[in-house]
Amino acid sequence: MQKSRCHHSKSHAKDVKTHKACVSLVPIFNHLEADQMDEIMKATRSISYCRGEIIYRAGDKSDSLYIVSSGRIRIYRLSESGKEQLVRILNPGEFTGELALFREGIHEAYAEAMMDTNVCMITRTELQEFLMKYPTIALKILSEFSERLETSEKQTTRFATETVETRIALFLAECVEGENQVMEIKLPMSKKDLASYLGTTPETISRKLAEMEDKGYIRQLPQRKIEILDLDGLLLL
Amino acid sequence: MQKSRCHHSKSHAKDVKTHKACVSLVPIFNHLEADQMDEIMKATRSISYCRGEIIYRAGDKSDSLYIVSSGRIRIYRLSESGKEQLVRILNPGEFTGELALFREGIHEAYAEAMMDTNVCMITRTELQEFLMKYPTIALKILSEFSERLETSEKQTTRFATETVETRIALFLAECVEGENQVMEIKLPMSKKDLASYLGTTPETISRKLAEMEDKGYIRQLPQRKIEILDLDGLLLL
DNA sequence: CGAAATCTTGACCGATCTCAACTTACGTGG
DNA sequence: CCACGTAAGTTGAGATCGGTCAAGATTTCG
Repeated sequence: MQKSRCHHSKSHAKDVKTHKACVSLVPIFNHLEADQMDEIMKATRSISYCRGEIIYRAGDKSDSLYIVSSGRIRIYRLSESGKEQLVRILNPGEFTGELALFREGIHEAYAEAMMDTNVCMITRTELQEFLMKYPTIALKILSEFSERLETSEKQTTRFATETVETRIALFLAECVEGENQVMEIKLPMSKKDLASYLGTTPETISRKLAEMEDKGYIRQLPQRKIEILDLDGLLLL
Repeated sequence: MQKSRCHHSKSHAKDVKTHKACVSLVPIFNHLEADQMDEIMKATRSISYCRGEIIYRAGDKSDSLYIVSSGRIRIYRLSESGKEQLVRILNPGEFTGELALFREGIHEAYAEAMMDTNVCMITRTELQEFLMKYPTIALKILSEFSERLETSEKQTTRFATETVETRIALFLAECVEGENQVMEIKLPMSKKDLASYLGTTPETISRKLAEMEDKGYIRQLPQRKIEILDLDGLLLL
């Protein structure tokens, strides 16, 4: 799967600006005082991965939190019978590795750089020290976890109860929401990945989107862009 | 849905023994010193619900953690299109309400007493005070959340990639695991609920179990008991 | 610019849902 | 503690959603 061996730059104090930019992006840290932030940044080291490289795989021991400072990371799982499902895509400022920080210390998922990517890492031990020292960070992480748990359970319920068509419609709806009045969205991933994310196949995605277009609910534009013409229509499919 | 109005016993210091038994059952608290435990119990109050009663519903404001001291609670969600999915069943010592404690403060799920049930409650404010005071509790909760998130994401992946048959087999496998050598399990819920939990219908559950029995993988006994005859056979269905 | 990956469309098939009728189990109240 | 009524479970027949395989068109990236 992974394409080329590429040299990691394991720099410890190489580019402090990058670390700062990165760490301060992260919601769980951005409420801290400047000096606390500095303290955290010192505990951080950065690593680069190139497109296609695996950052960790299921079964790997885990002892660090990874924060994306640039690039994108695909998080996916393999089911018991070996099929792949895309769990989420991490953009700069988002983090992963958190699950293993408080549990077994073993990853259950795979993380793969979708393009050349730089991450900041904090080890479990260091992070837990910060948590004990600044309990508000723990509250932030709890809040972040709740959010993610909520999302995950909602997703589970959708898989359990909704048709593929509805799942696609709900996905599109979530893409537009936030974008005020803008009824044009850019799919954040390939249709292949979208299929994996939504628990279906690329063929079905193609067909359903074509169907939605026929019915006049959406219009597909070049470059993964989609114009939503009738959101309500979509949602009561 | 709910059957009979029944009086809640909102006792504040009524039955301290019950509270203690209940609170000390909970993994997130059971590492505490006796005096800290007392402190928490004082912040607790207990409420009784009778069979079928709704404890909270989606949209309700939430400001408490509920710990089951006796009875059972069904947690379920309604999808966007109104279909119900069983998320989990809480037994004594387990808790719910945690999601809303660190987020919006609005429940996204429904909680219903499956039988006469008694819960201990702690308000958000009180809990957060304990968290700031005893950061190890936060670590415990983080650990619990990680666990649940892991479970939820695994579940999502199964829905996304496995057939109903495999999902049932995996469910049975998880029921036996832990039970050393004992190849007989008792389904923890009705087949109707199991269907809802696994994202299928009671009819399909019936048929698949019958099929597994035909093939000699399991044997269905009275009272929701199932004997697993060939676990490996089941799992490579 | 060209190879490789993604995407599209068609034909076909199978897993699972729906609806319906019937049987069984269980909680409630007398 | 038993009987009754309601809820749960079973089984069949039919319909359908969505997956698979295959071939071809299009895009992407080195």
